Amino acid sequence: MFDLLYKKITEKITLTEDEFELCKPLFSQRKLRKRQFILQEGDVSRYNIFVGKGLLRSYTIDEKGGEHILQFAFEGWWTADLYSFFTDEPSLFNIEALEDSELLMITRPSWESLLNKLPAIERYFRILIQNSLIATQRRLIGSLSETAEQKYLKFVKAYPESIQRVPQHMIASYLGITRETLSRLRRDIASGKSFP
Amino acid sequence: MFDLLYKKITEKITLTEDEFELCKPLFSQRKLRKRQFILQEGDVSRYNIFVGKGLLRSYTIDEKGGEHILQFAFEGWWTADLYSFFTDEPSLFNIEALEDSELLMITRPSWESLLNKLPAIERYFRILIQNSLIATQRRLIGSLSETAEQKYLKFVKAYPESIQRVPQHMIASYLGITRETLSRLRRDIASGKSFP
DNA sequence: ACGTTAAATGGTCAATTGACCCCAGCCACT
DNA sequence: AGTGGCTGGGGTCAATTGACCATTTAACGT
Repeated sequence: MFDLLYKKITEKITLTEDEFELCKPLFSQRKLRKRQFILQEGDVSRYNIFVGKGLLRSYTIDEKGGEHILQFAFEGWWTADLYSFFTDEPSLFNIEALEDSELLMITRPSWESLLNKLPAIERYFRILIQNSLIATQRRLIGSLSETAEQKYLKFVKAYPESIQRVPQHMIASYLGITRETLSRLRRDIASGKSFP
Repeated sequence: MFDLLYKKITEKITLTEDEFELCKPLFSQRKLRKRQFILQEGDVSRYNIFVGKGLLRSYTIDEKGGEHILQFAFEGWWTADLYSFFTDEPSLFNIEALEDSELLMITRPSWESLLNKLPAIERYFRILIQNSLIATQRRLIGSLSETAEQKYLKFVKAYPESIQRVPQHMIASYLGITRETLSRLRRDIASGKSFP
């Protein structure tokens, strides 16, 4: 699992293996069973979480009980309720395993000590967050301007493995449509009646 | 204008006035008339832009000619097409002045040299981008889960001055609804027929 | 002051989508 | 093997909203 983390970090910054060895003791490891929660709404998000194996989703529940998915975190991805992680305010999000998963987790004090020890890591997280901001902005502007079908096709193209690994009704709630609407638009696509 | 920039930076990090003096020569200044563009879709976003005075909007145009606003940048705010700024790829966004505006602008090479000269600035931008990511995530999950009315009331509460400074039809396109729908829901709110 | 443009309001109509519901197949657990 | 839960598909119906349109009001430029 640390191999994947090292690989992901060195895709973006220069970090020696010796420097990386300094990082390792700051992480705890955790295994999650499918459907197990690592964070629940109302609790504080005490960890920044790296997915070594498996798949997590981060979602809110609205006043009518509907679920709205902010993120699927595949292998190599980070996830947390960032606001809660940095402010110790109660989390808005639940984070749940969609598959048996293995995680690396770092608390905020450890994370800050890491940034002090290795300033290059500050740069790594800035790049990470920056890329996440760009992607989130793109998704937001897409949700304002695209048809549900365009959104679905884009999602499937960006994350082809999600078709096998993520239930359709969760894809629907990531896209902001009901599962019935997604079923209908998949039928239209399959029958050639689509106009994307 | 540099006073406002210094104030904004020192809200987040420690920076001496001597250190700030090192920053100033890296910025160019620009005045914009109302309706003037500082970036057009298809061009490269060569500057990261700080709004000293005035108001900008960042928006895309969809295939039917509809406008979708990603951001209003009030005084003290930064704006750019971040993806384009960092990759030199053509911008997806237009950035236009809603009022006569005064801007501080920094190119990417200057910005990188600034980060090398003053590593604390890397931290400032990470915090800035992090807060922007948190806000964008909140807005995205809101656009999936909230009624248009909830979105409008939240917007007005967060940015009360926008009522005087931003046309209603632009607020509509920031919220992802038509100007007709916004007009109707404002009527319902004013007449007490609303159910937020 | 006047003419033009921009902005806001609001009516009508149709289409899309959510909500509700049912069914069939698959999977996990006992 | 049996049962319950999960997942996906799809029908029906009603409501919300977009699109189109017209009118009024406000702002801007000469």
